[in-house]
Amino acid sequence: MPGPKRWRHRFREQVCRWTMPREAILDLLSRTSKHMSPKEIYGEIQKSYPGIGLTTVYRTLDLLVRSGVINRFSFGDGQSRYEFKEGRKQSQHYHLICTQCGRIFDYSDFVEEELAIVRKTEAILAKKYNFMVQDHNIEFYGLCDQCQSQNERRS
Amino acid sequence: MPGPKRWRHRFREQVCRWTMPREAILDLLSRTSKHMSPKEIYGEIQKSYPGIGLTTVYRTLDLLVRSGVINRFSFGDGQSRYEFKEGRKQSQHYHLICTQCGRIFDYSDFVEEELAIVRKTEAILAKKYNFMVQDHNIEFYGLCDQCQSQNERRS
DNA sequence: ATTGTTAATGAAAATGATTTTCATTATCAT
DNA sequence: ATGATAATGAAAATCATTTTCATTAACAAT
Repeated sequence: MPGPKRWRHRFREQVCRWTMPREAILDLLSRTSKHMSPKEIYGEIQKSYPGIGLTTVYRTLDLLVRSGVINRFSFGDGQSRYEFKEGRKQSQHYHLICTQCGRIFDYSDFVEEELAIVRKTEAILAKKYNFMVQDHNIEFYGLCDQCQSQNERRS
Repeated sequence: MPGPKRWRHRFREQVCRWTMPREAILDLLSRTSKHMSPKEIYGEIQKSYPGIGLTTVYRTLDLLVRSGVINRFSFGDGQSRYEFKEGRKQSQHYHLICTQCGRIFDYSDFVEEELAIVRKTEAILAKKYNFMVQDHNIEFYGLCDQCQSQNERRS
């Protein structure tokens, strides 16, 4: 379903109007594989919706997170980053964060095995601590390929 | 080794002087099991070192992170949080974050099994993506015991 | 298609965490 | 005890995010 109201149906339940900025931001996030910050999203959206306010970007991102359509992450670089949440199981993935250049990579190897352990842990946490798990996150910090070779050249 | 220079020896290698604020901050972090923010640390340190500046707290925390003595975390509440890094293997743990009250809990159940999977994943990541893992992080988001019962009472 | 209600927007100001600047102070090698 | 200079603290600057409020636009009712 292409066109300006592509995502509208997802929000029937919500008490809200479906507007151009919302369509534009969700559309952008659904296309990119990057983990964009509000400012990056703002810059990109200018092209399809000039005159949009940064405030609206923030508000829309909040709405989309609350609606469960996107995920918010804090990778420790001082700004939040957002990711479209696919419904498909195969889209399960975790993140590699380069501590030098800040780039973020997705990986989905071993996710099945990791999920098995995670489920097991969740059950224990629920029983032992009475903690109701809603979501989980696994991330690796280190040096990406490029930064490693860059460092070699330098030394 | 108690006393005002308790931690000094850890920094022989670093090109730096060992000062009262540094001692006080590291001492505090080594004692607490909380995951404190700069402002919380600042408030607490006032008691043992009145007149300390918030700036110095920030600078010292940076130093300690760079020195590998403490860990920095972003749990998504808009401020960074710090944790003393124990050397012992048994101190390996991950975090439960309550999405309602923001409290953070440590857990160390299943850590052995999780570490096994993590090691396996690290090996693949190194080979397939040439990503050099330095550190990793696992966290669960959800509702803590207290917030769950609070919600029940309300509804 | 037009209209009225009001949710959503955008600009500017406010907030809050963190960083920078710079004159002063205190550590520690000598 | 002393001097070089690393570390400090106060204030200002920066940067992400939130709030305020007057204006605009979505859409239900006509």
